Amino acid sequence: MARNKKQDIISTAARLFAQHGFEDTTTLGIAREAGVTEPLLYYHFRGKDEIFSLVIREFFTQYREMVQKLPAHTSTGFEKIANLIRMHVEISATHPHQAKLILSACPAMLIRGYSVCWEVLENQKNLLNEYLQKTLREGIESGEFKDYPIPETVAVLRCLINGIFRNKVMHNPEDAAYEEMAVEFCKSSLLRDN
Amino acid sequence: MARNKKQDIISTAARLFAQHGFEDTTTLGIAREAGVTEPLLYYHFRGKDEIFSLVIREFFTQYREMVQKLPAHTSTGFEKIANLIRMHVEISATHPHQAKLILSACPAMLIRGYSVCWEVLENQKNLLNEYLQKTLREGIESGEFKDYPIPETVAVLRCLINGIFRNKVMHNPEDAAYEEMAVEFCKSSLLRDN
Amino acid sequence: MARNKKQDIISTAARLFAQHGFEDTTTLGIAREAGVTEPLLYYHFRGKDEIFSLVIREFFTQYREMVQKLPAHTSTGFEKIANLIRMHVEISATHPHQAKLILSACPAMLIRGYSVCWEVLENQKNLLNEYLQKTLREGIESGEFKDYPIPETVAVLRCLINGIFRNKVMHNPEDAAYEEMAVEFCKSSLLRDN
Amino acid sequence: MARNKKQDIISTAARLFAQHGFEDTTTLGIAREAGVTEPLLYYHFRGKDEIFSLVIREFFTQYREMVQKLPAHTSTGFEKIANLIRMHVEISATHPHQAKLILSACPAMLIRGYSVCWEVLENQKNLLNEYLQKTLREGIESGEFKDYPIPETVAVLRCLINGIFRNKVMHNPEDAAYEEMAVEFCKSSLLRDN
DNA sequence: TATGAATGAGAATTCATTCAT
DNA sequence: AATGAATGAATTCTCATTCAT
Repeated sequence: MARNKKQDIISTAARLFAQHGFEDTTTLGIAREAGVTEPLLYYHFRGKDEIFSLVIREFFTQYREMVQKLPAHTSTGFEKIANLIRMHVEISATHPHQAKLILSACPAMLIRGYSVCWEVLENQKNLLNEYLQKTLREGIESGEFKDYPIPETVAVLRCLINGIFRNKVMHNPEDAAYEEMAVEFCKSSLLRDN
Repeated sequence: MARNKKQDIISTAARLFAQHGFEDTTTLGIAREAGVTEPLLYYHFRGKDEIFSLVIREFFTQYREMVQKLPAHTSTGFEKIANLIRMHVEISATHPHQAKLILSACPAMLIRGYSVCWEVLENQKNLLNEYLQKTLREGIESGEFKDYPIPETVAVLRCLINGIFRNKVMHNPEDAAYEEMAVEFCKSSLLRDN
Repeated sequence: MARNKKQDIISTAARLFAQHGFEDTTTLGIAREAGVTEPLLYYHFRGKDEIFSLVIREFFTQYREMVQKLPAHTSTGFEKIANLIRMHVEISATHPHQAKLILSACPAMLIRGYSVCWEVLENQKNLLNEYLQKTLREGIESGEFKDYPIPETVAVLRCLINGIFRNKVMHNPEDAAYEEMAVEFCKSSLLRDN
Repeated sequence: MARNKKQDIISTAARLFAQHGFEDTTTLGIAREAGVTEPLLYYHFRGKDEIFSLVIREFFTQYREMVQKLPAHTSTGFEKIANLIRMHVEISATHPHQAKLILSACPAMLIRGYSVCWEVLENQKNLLNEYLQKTLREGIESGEFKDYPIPETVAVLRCLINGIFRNKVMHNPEDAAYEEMAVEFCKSSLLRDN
């Protein structure tokens, strides 16, 4: 635990930012919970902002890896899209803090002109765009998907996925498993024959 | 301009909260921009929190009215859903501040246990749920829509609409009009014959 | 109740000052509880200070009347001193608020150089001095009391009475009726034969 | 002077609280007079309240020590009571500030439900009670004192002592040395043979 | 690498008091 | 006699950040 204090600080900050947001997480709070003193924060990092940036980037890195680890070869092209949807639902359950951080703290910082957040949001957009573009292109070429215009369809799918992600994370997940309905919904639209 | 100072305060606060978020909007800032002195805020309102609540609620009231003013009688049932989608895209263009406020400041406050925000988010959910439920039920009964399970379909549509709304508001609206694609997408899924 | 608003203000202020002290009683609080608006306070009085002065003086007037109404003719001279002691114990029970005001709020204001309080405390001192001086002088002349030096004895008796008064008012009156012991105590000291 | 800033703050606060009371002593005032900046108060203490508590408790500790240092062995039992009376007169001369603080600021805070003050007042009561109880019991057993009921006599003596203490502290000590009269007064009452 | 002490800059809030009517 | 609206002047407290060691 006391091995790497620098990492301790980041982990603690990550948790606190996720639990209380940026403003309500104080440098003193981070220091205390990490078992260090405040000046050490300033020895290791340039300031609160930098810590926040690092935390955000770390989370995004994990997120990107999850997306990139999705199976590249599936029985059908549509399965890839279904996987993407299911993955987001899963993250909302397994990484609620991180998800909340990106979905709540990030937009709040965006409004204040925080470049890291803008950057992360942009990256997430691009990441999904690439994944979806490739999948759609291949599916259309193979005749599996209808011949929808790709950029627009990608945008729609992205909105849907992000919408589901946010809904799962922010709302108490009372409204039961509608994710398979989402999968079905996309299938109806995308597949040529159904 | 100096007619009703109370309203001036609310309007100014609304703008500032939307532009800079809750934390970065100071009571002094609101007062200055509204052309009044700080203590007047405390004469008219209980504090910063109350002002924020009022602003949020006011915006939500406008939003609800817009949804409720959507035409109740349309040529097809699906048209109602298309209208709902288009309405959100429109709001993102005509009321960017308000939209940003609800989409950014609200989630940020949620994380801090702010009941107004929770309340508004819940209300928005219920508002859309009602609208969509009714539309779907009628469409299914009339045979226009496929016989999807209503609660799940409602949830999916809500996520899609919110996703589009957020995407339009938060991202620079570079990626052109994909909203008609979204309409098309829903049509493909929902309509029995297409 | 709404007959004489000016008097309502004083009564309300009296109660609030006694309950919460000078600082924690706000002009708005007085106005609200008296069922009037703040500016009316300033129409009738010069300010919070004046109200406080009036209240204090009113209470002291009542107090003086009580002292002056003590029976002038008693079987023995000592009885007058016993009466004075008992009267203070009685006030502490019948007028706890007023007593608290004079014993708590007044000293607190004294420290801040408040002339009314100084005045009232001085007056109370003189009032008791006169009463005791006269009683002692007569008792000594008649041979009932020992030939103690009057000013010093007066001072001691005054301290004792005020001490009892304060103790009764401020402490929860758990420690039972020691007042008759006080009477006995004085009797032992003062009376020539016992 | 600038050696131990924490102690400087307490000393300064003590003086200011005694001179101007709780409300009229501001944190900024304390800081300025102590030659430090305001936030330092909040680094060392939790807030104004805590500083006040510490000051009050520190004074009471001194007071208790003085009482406890009174000679345990005296030629007569009554001498102990005389010592207690004289000690209070002495304190009023040597520690006017501290005495004023406990006699003025404390009651004022009591009315506002300040537990420290209640605690200190209660402790002072118990301290005197113990001292007086022991002295009286021994004196009665040895036949030096009359066989008065102890609790009541203790209460009376306590009231007298506190009354003298307060009178000495609050009033300009014009009325000369009546303390020996008080001693005499008690002696007359308490001693079996005089 | 680490810290105890310290601070500049502000933030929200309160309150006695006044002005215009 | 009465008030709704308004304010000047404080006041307590917080926080990111730095300095000396």
